[in-house]
Amino acid sequence: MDWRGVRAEVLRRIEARDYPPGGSIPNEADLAAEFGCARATVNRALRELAYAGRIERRRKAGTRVPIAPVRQAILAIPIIRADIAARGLEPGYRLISAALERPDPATRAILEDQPGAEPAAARLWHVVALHTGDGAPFVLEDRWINPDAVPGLGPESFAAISANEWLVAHAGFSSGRIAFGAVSAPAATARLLGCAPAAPLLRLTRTTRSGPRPVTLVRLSYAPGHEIATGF
Amino acid sequence: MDWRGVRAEVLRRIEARDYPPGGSIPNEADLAAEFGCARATVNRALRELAYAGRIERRRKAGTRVPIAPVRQAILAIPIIRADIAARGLEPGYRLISAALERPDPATRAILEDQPGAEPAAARLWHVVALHTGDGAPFVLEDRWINPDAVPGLGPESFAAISANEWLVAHAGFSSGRIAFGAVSAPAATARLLGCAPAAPLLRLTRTTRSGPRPVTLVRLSYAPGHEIATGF
DNA sequence: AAGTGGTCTAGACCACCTT
DNA sequence: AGGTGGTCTAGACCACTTT
Repeated sequence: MDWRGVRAEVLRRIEARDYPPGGSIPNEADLAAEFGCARATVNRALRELAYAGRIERRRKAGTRVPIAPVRQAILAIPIIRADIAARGLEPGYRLISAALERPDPATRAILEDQPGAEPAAARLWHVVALHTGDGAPFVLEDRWINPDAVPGLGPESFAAISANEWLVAHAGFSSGRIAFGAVSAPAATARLLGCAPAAPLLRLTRTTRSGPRPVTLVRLSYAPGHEIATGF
Repeated sequence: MDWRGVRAEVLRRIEARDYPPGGSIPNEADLAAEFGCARATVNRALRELAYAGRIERRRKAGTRVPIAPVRQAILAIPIIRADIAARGLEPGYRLISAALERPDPATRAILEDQPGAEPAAARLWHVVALHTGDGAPFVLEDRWINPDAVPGLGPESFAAISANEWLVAHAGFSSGRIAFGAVSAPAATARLLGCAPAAPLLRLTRTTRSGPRPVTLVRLSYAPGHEIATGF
């Protein structure tokens, strides 16, 4: 049996309650013997299940079925134009504004909200752009970029292509944070998205850093009704 | 070098643009020789990077650094009471209503929106409950449950504990879908959450099925300002 | 102290895909 | 046709954690 087979069988037993919530699973050696495969194969299968949150593993203590599984939603966050294209729409991009500005304290706080973060520059690039699908507003991108992290960045960078694509192509990045929330559409946002003022919008906030250096903070306000989904 | 070391070094080279976007990475055998480890170790490291979306792997074509990486946000969706407790608040649960009802067509459509799905029962349990943290509204749970999938379910099941906990304890489940969106608080919801009517709320919709059988559809409306976040 | 998962190795075969 | 990643094996040693 290959590791997918082992995974499927163990998952079946979990769902059939042969391995009930709170209960233990046989150790790797026993399962390997039962399935007639190497322990490494069982290890691979159980590692995948643990990664998916279906089992919990601890050395010596063994492997258990969690009573209250922490579900994980793995959301794919594609490049916006690819996201639009994947829905069968023609992607469009319109730059609304791009300027060096002093960020408000809240923005700066979020951007530098990392252990051991370097301070960002005093003035940051503030880029606002609208992404459209077949001409209709899709998502409003409100982005702050730390010029210290991306030398060679200028207004011309945002004219034709998304700042995100420029950054991906020209800047290194490592890690950051993604958060989902809901906001009431401000008047200016509502105008650009073509929706009613105060309409509820799904907002995705993403920070990116390169080592200790803040690179960019982007807030995406999706047109009303938009959902971000995944299987699990 | 162990697999974490290989992963770290390859990631460093990607971020240092030694392996530029769109470029190729040496094959596993070469990397193994360079790092002085077994190919399986390199394979493990590269598999993890591929899982994180940082590289793309194809047989024969080799391994490449994607030009437009599809970021993955791995969101942990814990049991609500654990979520509340993790924030240092005292979890509370108040059942608002529980009854067998005919679902509206939209609800039924979402519940059965699976390839090869069985139809759900004509009447479904409709459970509305409010979760609180230190007495303050935290999230409103609006749930539909297919009685065919959960024999032995009754009003007493929801009195003291969350329907979600009951289901986890008594029903098998396999897979489903999670979606994030934003909604305007209906009057009844606003009253329960103690917010203004039409306030923007983050809403999480989750469907669960057991094989081809729809089990439950739950809509969580979070109190205003709530965010769901993750590192990546 | 002992059991369990975590990882590494060296080799092997295979499936897949590009050329 | 041939190169590349995907996987399996049998064995080994180690790290961690509970007893």
